[in-house]
Amino acid sequence: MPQRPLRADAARNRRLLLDAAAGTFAEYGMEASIAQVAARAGVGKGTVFRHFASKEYLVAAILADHLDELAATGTALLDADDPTAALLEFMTAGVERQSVDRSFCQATTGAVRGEPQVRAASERLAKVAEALTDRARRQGAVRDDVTGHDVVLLISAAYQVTAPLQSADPALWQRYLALIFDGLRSEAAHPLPHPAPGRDQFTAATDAGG
Amino acid sequence: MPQRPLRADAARNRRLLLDAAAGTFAEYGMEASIAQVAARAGVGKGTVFRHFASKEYLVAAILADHLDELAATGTALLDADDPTAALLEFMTAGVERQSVDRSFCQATTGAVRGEPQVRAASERLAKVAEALTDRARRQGAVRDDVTGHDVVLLISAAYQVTAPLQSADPALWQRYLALIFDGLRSEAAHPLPHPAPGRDQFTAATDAGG
DNA sequence: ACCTGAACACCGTTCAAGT
DNA sequence: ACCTGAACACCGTTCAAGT
Repeated sequence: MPQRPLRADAARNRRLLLDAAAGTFAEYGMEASIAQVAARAGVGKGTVFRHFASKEYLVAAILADHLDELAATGTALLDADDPTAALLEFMTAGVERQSVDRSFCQATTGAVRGEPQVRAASERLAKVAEALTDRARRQGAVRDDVTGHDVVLLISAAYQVTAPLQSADPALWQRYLALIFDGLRSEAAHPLPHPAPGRDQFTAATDAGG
Repeated sequence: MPQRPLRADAARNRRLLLDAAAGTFAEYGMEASIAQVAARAGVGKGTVFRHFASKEYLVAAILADHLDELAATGTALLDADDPTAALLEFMTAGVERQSVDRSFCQATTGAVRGEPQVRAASERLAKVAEALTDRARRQGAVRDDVTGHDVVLLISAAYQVTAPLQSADPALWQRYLALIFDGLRSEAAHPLPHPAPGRDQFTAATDAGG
């Protein structure tokens, strides 16, 4: 469903907008204005809304890109020597990515996550996370009841804890990622009171027709 | 520094505003308008800004109240029979509180947390958390290197992970709270790569003069 | 088919006029 | 000393006019 291909100038503007928006939002967070983004891209404000239904959708498109980049990082780690270290490294990359992007954190929280684009990217990311988790699990280091979706969600958690203290201590997230990671280890595993979210949770509330 | 006491009508309006705002923001989140809050309180829009420097400060005042309520809950748990269960119950109460208040989560993330009022309440809450943690630690269930501040921050984390999936599965936070709590147990404790935040982190960037 | 910027609606914040 | 609502500035979004 990639419609028909965009006209050359439209495709170019779309790319310019995505790049400008990613830079602007990373620096100023989601409270940066559309006018600011349009100016940085060198297009009129109206063009933003021709390409993206709303500011939220624009953020969603960028978030989806970021998630796919992280998925690529994860895929590369699939043939690392130490599976457990690889899983930790994957999560570290994810948290680090957020720590240099003010909008990443805001977007992960917001309603944006409900957009099909973002859900699809989340799904791809969760698959990679699942593969990484599986390898670490086979090594005996990671508990049985943890899924790829869990890992993806906990990556957000590790950063969001420290977001408000970020300016005071930019590396604080390392502490909480380590604490959370210890919760994934088999040594401390206590039964979980609630089932993991599944494909359905991420895909819910859409696709009425088949 | 509670200035001189407010005039009777002003004190009454302030209370009406806090109540109206807490209700409105809990239901609609921080994107509810000031006009909406003022109408619910039965005062003019201008009155809101006479009492609170900005919308953010209003949210901060409410957040501080919520934190103090949670601190009270924690204090009550200090003489529970099972210290470890008490710590978990404390954290559960905190996450549950957020899950029924749309603005709580947003406020915890935002710059609001930097306000002196909120920092002071956080500090009080961290002290209670520290006492609860200490009891559980003496029982041998909780690792040595975890502080009250850690516990407070992880309470936010546990909920924020699931905020975007809240509508799909409102009880999902229970899973992540359990996972995170397992990370606090002594069984899985691996050395943490970064020191805990201290009083200074929460109090930073203010009080130039004494 | 796409771009543009003027126009619109909405909202946080200010302030002159009231009590 | 405090309240009020009209006025202001800003911003997301729309759309008629252009190419």
